[in-house]
Amino acid sequence: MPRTNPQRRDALADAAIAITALAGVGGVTHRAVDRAAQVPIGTTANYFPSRDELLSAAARRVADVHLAESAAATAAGAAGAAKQGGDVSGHLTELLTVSLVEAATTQRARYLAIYELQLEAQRRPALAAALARLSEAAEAQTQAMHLALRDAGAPPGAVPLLITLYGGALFMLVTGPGPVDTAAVRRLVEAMVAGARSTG
Amino acid sequence: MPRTNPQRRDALADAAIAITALAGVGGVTHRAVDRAAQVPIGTTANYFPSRDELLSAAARRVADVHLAESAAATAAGAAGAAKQGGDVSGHLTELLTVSLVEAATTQRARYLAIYELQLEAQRRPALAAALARLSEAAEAQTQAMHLALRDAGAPPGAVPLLITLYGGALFMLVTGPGPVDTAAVRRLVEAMVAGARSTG
DNA sequence: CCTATTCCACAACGTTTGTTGTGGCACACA
DNA sequence: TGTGTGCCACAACAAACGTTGTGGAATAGG
Repeated sequence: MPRTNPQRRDALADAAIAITALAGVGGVTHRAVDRAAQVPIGTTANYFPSRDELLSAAARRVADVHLAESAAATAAGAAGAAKQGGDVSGHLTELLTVSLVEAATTQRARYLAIYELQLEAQRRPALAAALARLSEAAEAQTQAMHLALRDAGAPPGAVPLLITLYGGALFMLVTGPGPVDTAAVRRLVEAMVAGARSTG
Repeated sequence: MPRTNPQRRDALADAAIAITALAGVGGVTHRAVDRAAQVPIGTTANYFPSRDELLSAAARRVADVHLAESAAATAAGAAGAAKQGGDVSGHLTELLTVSLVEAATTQRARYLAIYELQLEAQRRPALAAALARLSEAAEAQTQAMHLALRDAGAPPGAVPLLITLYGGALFMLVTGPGPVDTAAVRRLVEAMVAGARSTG
């Protein structure tokens, strides 16, 4: 039976996420998590008896944290949009640009972990299920996108299209070489928004 | 000292690629490659004494194969464009659409392997160097893009931008859930091309 | 036919892995 | 104070890992 100290569970899952970003999914072992979390060897194995549960726990944890943070960011963005008034399309561009740059710099480690887990999920159904919650986060965050694009006269299919473009650009920026240039990202976002709006 | 039978080397590297796509980078071990290639245990360890060399060999091999195939595809595409005459932009859209659908269906396993290797390359410099040759392939294949976009009056920065969008969309299609819909991919490509052309 | 070099199959090493079992600590309840 | 009832630290196991070394087969040159 899995143990149920919630704080310990989260701390161990956080350590597993850090290892995933640093050493890849292959580096996530019970003992490695024990060492990273500075707990006695055997602790992680008690909380997550199998490796499948360990990786799924890391996925759930990363989804939880990401959901919480992105909800806060979306609220802040919505507040900024309401204060700014017009130019919804321009504001959307700025929102996506900031979001991409942040993801590729400040939160790069987290996204690397997510991509590692996503690839591993191709052959671990439990992991895939745990990781599916991240899609909900994306949909919640794109509520603002819906409104902005509709006000800008974009066709209804534009939002999922823009989400795909955004997700792809995110991967390229996070895994690509070299530093991230904000101006280049803005041009990229402008092209994405313009392309999504042009869809008929 | 590494052994030098070229055919054996390629066959072992091909087996390593297949394992990477099927079981992930973590599944690529000397013994696993031996089993997959149906050679006596120890053979792979003789050809690639360390794991770093084994993974790098897989990366070089996948780059070689991809380079050869994409060169052939580009030649065929260029021939089609010359025969078709006008409507370079429409032809570019069709070219990218076919390329994306093929990548996400027929060649899905290869791209999964490439993404696995790309993430592992974040912490293996030798792998990163071996994988860098894939960028050359991308540049060679986009020679047609340059011409088509220039003829369509796009700004000079449009090509790298389109490459980024294309690469990102590729990842989303390959790793995403569900089957690939050609019509949806075409809409995606149309948005990408339109967005790239709109850049100023 | 003899020799030397190249190539390969296999054994062996110490280490690390996933997983399970066991014993003891601490705290709640009577 | 006595007694359970979670919770956890640790030991132990077989299996698989990366890596290195060794002996033999095959082949080419003289």
